[in-house]
Amino acid sequence: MISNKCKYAIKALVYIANNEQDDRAVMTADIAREQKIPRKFLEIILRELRNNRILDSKRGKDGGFRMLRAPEDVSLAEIMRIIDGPIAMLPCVSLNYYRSCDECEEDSCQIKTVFEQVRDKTLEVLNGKTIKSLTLQ
Amino acid sequence: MISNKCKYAIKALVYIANNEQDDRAVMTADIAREQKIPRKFLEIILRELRNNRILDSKRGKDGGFRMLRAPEDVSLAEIMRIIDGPIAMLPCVSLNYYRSCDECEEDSCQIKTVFEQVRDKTLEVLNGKTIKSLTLQ
DNA sequence: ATAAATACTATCAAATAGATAGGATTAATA
DNA sequence: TATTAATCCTATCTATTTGATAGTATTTAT
Repeated sequence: MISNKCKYAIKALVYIANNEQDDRAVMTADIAREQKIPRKFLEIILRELRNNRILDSKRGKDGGFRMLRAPEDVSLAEIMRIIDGPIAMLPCVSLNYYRSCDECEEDSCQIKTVFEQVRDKTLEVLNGKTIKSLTLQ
Repeated sequence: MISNKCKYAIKALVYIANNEQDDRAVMTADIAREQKIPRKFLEIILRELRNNRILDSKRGKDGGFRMLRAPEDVSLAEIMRIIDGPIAMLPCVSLNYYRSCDECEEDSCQIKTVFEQVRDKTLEVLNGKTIKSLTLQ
């Protein structure tokens, strides 16, 4: 399961990609209202995406958020890693958040291979899907 | 991520399938020692697998656990659902633990389709892998 | 100056993860 | 029938994560 936070992040990014214009950033309050995301929680999420250089922000009146990187270059896998961490089902098969298992020797681990397969199939989908591919056009 | 509990469950089942014999059930203490699983925690797991009719248990001296169903008929997907619940990444695309999203209309949800694809690819692997396929022969 | 936006810090409640402890019950066998 | 050795059951505990909320500080357009 991905967290609500991660689901909100994806929806917010798609909303921003759909609604940003050259002269206007997209405001937290609009995203929160339209996507039914708790506003203060959304603030935290958007700031986190900003800190990870997915979004750009502008403070003050007429402020808001816009995509820093092109929507077609931002994959779901990347967003999920920022918000939720590892995508793999076991730490010992994670590409970006690898941690060894305490209790098993990895060379002889029976279950590692299965979860490597799951990881690869999952990433085939999540690397291939971008924010752009989820927008209206 | 799957829980430690779930990883322990899979390892315990593979160990039981590898070590059970007609005249001998496999004891919790042996599994715990060989697979480095906390013993009291393992007890809870094995009882849960027994209550879900994956394992059979025998109490008292010379007691222990053995497979109730054939190892080749028990998929990883099934074990993971028993121990951790849903396999899908979103409640609204779960086959066995469906829950609707509060905040979005599903017909027009942009992200549902992606996570249906992830679910299907994941289940291709996890339905296909059985306890038997993880044993020594 | 004012209004309106994000940024930041602190805090909180509920659920989940990951166990541990201790006693009750069952069954083989000497 | 007493002993031993196993599972069964109930209760409890701690730490972490999840999912937020509140309040204030800072920035910026007008």
